[in-house]
Amino acid sequence: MKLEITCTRAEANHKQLLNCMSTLASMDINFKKMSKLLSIAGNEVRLKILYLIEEEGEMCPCDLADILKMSVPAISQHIRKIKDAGIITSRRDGQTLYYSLNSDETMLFESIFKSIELIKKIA
Amino acid sequence: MKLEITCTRAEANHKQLLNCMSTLASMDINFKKMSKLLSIAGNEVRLKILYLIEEEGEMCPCDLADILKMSVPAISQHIRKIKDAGIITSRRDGQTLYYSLNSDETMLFESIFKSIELIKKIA
DNA sequence: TACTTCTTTAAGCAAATACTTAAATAATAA
DNA sequence: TTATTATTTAAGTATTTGCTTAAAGAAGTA
Repeated sequence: MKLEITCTRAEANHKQLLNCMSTLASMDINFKKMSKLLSIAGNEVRLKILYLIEEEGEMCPCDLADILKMSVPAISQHIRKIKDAGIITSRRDGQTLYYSLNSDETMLFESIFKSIELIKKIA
Repeated sequence: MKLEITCTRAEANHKQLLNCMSTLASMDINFKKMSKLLSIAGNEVRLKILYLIEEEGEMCPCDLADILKMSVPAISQHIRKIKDAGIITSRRDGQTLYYSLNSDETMLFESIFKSIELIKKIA
């Protein structure tokens, strides 16, 4: 790993910078994975979809479209992104597909939803 | 609030749908605010910037550019987004601007970073 | 004053995003 | 089989994003 330190400030603690770099390097995959998850949740529609799925246990695209007053294809494409990120899985019952949270990812989203409801209480 | 329920499935519990809609409506501002926060953190570069600021207490654009091996303007523009979202504030020391987390927003990010480090441990 | 350093801002552009409409699957019912 | 319903996929498009380079502020130094 080649290092190019351009900052010439006297205060710049180069050891600290090198330390930060190696820490980040060792966690690079985690930052990739986490920023991907957060970018999925960082859309108002998708955050609501995730909240509804978490609250209700499972949800179908049709009901989500009704609740969020959006077109079914728009919902379906959001669901696809969430599913591709490995956050939800589907179960088929006849014509209907029910989506639910994967247990691996529930923890983070629960803490996010807790924050949302905290805002609600304070406001 | 006019409701248009297009789903004709026998299983569709309309009372449940109405309930979901009113819950979301009462929390609409929270979803806006939270999805905004998550979209800020949902970028690998910004997530690393936030992590570094949280770990080190404060950070200047110059050092962040060095650590992340990116141009200073690119970093500055990311910082602007984070600052505009009200997540960080700046303190000037001579020519250098030091950015630090606002205490209002630390809780959510701490839980996110805890999740990141958890991934680290498991992996 | 002029010069350097740290930082932000502006303009330009390629890529990604989030919708729309239309078409294609998949399962059920007549 | 045909028709209906739930869902996905594809193509098109306007907007947003994240960088680049160049220019402009802001503060310290000679």
